Amino acid sequence: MNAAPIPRMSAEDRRELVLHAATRAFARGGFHGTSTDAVAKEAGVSQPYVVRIFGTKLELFLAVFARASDQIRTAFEDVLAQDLAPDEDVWEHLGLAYGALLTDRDFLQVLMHGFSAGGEPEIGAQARAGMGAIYQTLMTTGCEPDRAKDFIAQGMLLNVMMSMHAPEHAVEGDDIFGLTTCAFGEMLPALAAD
Amino acid sequence: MNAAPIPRMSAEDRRELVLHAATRAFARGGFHGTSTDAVAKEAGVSQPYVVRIFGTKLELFLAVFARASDQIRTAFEDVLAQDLAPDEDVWEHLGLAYGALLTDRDFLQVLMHGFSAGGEPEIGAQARAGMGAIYQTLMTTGCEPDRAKDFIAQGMLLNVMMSMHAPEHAVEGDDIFGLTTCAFGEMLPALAAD
DNA sequence: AGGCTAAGTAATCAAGTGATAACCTGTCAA
DNA sequence: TTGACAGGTTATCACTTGATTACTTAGCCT
Repeated sequence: MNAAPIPRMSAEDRRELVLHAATRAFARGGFHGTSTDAVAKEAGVSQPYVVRIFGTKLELFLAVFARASDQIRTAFEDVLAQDLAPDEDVWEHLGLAYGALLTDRDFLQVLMHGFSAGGEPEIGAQARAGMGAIYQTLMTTGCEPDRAKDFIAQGMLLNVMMSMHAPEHAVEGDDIFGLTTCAFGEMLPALAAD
Repeated sequence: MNAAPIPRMSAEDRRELVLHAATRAFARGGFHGTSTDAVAKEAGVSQPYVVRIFGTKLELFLAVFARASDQIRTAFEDVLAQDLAPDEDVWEHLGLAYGALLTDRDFLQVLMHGFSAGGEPEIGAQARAGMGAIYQTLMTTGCEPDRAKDFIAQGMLLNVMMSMHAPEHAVEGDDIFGLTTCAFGEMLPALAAD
């Protein structure tokens, strides 16, 4: 008459699992809008355990943010690592890579929330560091600062539009519709189905 | 031996005062990160009074957001209302207007927080409406959607950089420094002193 | 076998929060 | 003068939330 055997995990595996769950949870509500209990429920674990793993909610968020920011930088690095035909445009490839990340949604949302929460000094510092790393990665193309800036600006617009759930609410006739179609282009259908 | 005479105000004036105070408060912490008590303290008024004026914290935030979003749209409309010499670039003027708003800081921060808090359905809806109105205003120039989109994208980058307090932390040598100088250009000094 | 370490939970807490209710008090009209 | 409305506060509440403590139990080593 035993209850279901309770699965155990190595601390490292569990930490990873909670980190992923926290990414999903924070993506929805941001730092202030997400409780450690919400993260715990998402991870299928008790609330005190998630704070014990990470110390404080802030440190948990910083870990999640660092992960997300690394993910994006790495995606760009991967694109830049493959040498492409001389007639191909690097920036188009980078844009496509970003578009692929958009479908994941969580990483970009977390990134966005981290930026907005820059009022929290530690978060602001890490946000600047993360953005700096991404910028430097883009600059390894040897481009002018303006080029990298414009690329990032496009990305920020997409982030913002995602944050306000523009793709799911893309209705012809709405004031914002033209902007949504123009900003997302061909990837709109993939995001609208979300 | 009377205490200081307690100043009275018309409800409308007081509402306006609280609205401004709330703008400052929400600009710092966003919707979830700012308590009604913080708003009350900023306004020099009791906490129950601010919720009585606006009903709920959410409605207060929506009012603040609407104000901010209107402010920006109006600033653009003002630029477009004045007809300028044929050799002048409208977009440059619009950019300057946006730069002027940046020094206020609060409006843009609130806007940013509203975008990020799009997970809250009512906030998301109002964010899309606000952005839509701004987009439509820009489109009255008769430009292509891409032109307006690019302009907004630059604005979003500036918003994000402001949110992470990049101007105040612009230190030569930091990874992000090149991006900060490039994005803000000549208005950097005015913002760094903040 | 037996005990020790590490994974994980239940119980609990103090502080903060949004909201409600009840009360107070200028000011103005009749 | 009086009364009543409008501006505003104090007191209070139910609930959430991040964090701490103490306890339980699985699995490995000898």
